[in-house]
Formats: sequence, structure tokens, C-alpha cells
Amino acid sequence: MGEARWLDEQEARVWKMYRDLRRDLQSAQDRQLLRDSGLSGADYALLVPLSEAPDGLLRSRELGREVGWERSRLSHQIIRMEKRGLVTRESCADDARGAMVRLTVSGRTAIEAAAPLHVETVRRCFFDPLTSQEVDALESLIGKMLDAVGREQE
Amino acid sequence: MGEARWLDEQEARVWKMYRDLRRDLQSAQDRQLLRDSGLSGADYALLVPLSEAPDGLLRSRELGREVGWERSRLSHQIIRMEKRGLVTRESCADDARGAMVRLTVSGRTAIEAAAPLHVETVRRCFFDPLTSQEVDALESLIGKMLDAVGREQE
DNA sequence: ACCGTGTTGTTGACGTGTCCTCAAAATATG
DNA sequence: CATATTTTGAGGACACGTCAACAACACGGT
Repeated sequence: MGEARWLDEQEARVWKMYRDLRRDLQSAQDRQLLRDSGLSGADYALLVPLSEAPDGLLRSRELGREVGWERSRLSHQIIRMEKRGLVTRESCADDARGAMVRLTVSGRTAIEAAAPLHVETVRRCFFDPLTSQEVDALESLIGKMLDAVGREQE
Repeated sequence: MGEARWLDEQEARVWKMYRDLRRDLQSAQDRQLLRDSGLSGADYALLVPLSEAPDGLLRSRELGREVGWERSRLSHQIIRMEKRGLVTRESCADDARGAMVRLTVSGRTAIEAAAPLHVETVRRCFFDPLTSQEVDALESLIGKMLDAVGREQE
């Protein structure tokens, strides 16, 4: 392998800006969620697809697909949320391996209270500072990077 | 407070794309680092400013400022890295509260081996898919979002 | 029916990140 | 000088994420 291609000045700057945005945006949103609704980011991520499912009921595998998590991570998080009364676990009639996850009344109350405030925060930090043309451009940029990252994992 | 301003179709799509990129890019890079160099992302983040400091020596507070971490997180991580022999802790002559962090020979070897491979991965996932104009646009977009997130935390 | 293979979910170990508290030392204030 | 206040770092408790191992089940072909 030959000489490394280092980042030029602009690239190093943009790369640092991206990492700062990643860190600050995530922490700003997690803190807003916890402060205003008592939910963690992980709670919220699971509550959204559950609240959209019929009867607030989803098979664990499906839920995992919705959020793009590994099975282990999902299992740990569901157990934590069950302890806090946000969801319950039930066995699956169709497939004896499966586990069904059901949103509790308390869980639905929590997500419905949290969602508007959270969306407002996403707006303020992410979309409000951009023009409509800039959102178009951003979509195209992120799409290209997602393709590249996807190829990385093969 | 009135009706919530929900995200429109494009906004929801872009927001999800951003979160996917955040997740996949981070995990791709962390896995590449660990596989090729035996370092975690947290290790790498601290080793970079340490390797650039004179004598590989930095005061803990300065190191925290470089990477933008809280003191507690930094303290935990330094202790873990000391156990693995990447750094050592020394007392600070100027300020008896202070702690100095020094890169070990083994730590310098590790970061110097890891850096070229890591930069190459950043290139493949982040910069190679973009034209030079697109990098310009991205810098401007991220800048605006960083400003907005910064205002959030006041 | 049987066997091999893939899928689904759980579990334990470990590294990581945040919150909170504590103690020591430096610094500001009266 | 004496007393707050702030700064710095350590450390415990807890939530989170990944990995590897495991058990139970589904499904295909024979």
C-alpha cells in the first residue's frame, strides 16, 4: 500500500464539523426528550413504530426491521422498557420462536405527549436553518454517502 | 401552544436518511478501527490530539477541550486506556488539581498504524462520493445546522 | 420422519456515555 | 486574611450498544 491520501484543509474542517454536528445534535435531542417527556432516545425510537402499528402490537423481528437494530440490542431495550411499564411482551401464536411487543396505555400516553415537542426540536435544529433548495441538496448528498457506506459493509 | 408542525414527506425522508447515515457511518468506522488496529473510536479520538501534542503530553482539561467531551467521560476513558497501556497519568506541576496525560510508546505505535487506514475509510465513505462543489455545499449546510444546535443549548 | 441449516430471541460479559456527588485546589470577593 | 465560589478530576450508579454463545423453533431436502 502506497502513501496515504491525507485530508486537505477543507476536508479536515468539514469532517470535524460533521462529527461535531453528530455529537451535539444527538445530545441536544436526547436531553430535550428526557427533560420534557422522561423518555430516552432509544425509548422514543421504539415507541414510534409501535404507536403506528395496529393495536400497538408488533412482532419483535418487525420492530427490529423498522428501526434497523440488531436483535440483541432490541431485546435488551425491550426488557428495560418493560420494567418501566412502556411495553409488554407476549408470545407469538404463528411462530413459537417469536415474541410480540405491545404498547401499554402508559406507553401510548408517553409517546403522544413526547412527539410534538420532539418534532419541534428536530425542526429548530435541522430544517429551519435550511432553505427548501438546501434540503433538496442535502437529500442528494446524504443519499450518495449512504450508498458508499452500504458498499463498505459487504 | 398551537398545532404541531409535523414533518412533510420529504422532511421525514431526509430526517430518516440522516439518522441512518449517522448510525451506519459510525458503526462502519468503529468496526474498521477495531478490526484493523484494535482501537475503539473513543481511543482514536483521544490518541489523535495526544499524538499531535509536544512529547505526547496534554493536560486532561486541554484534552477534553480538544475533543469536546465532559470531564467525567474523559476521566473514565483515560482510566480504561491506561489499563490497556495506551497512556499514562501523571500529576501536574502547575496546578495540583490537574492531571497530565502522556502517550506511551505503545500508544504512539497504535495511532500511527491506525491513522492511514482510518483516513482511507473516511475518504471512501464520506468524501469520495461527493464532488468538490458538493463538499462546499455540505460545509455550508452543516455550518447552519451547527449554529442552530448551538443556540438550542443556551 | 430425519437431519442439516437458517432464523428468532435471550443472556452474560464487557466497553461506553451520562448523571450525580465528592474532594481538593484555585480563584474571586468581602 | 477569611470566606464563598468555581474549577478540576475521580468515582459510583445506571442506561446503552456490541459481541459471542446459546436454545428453541421453522423449513428445506432426502
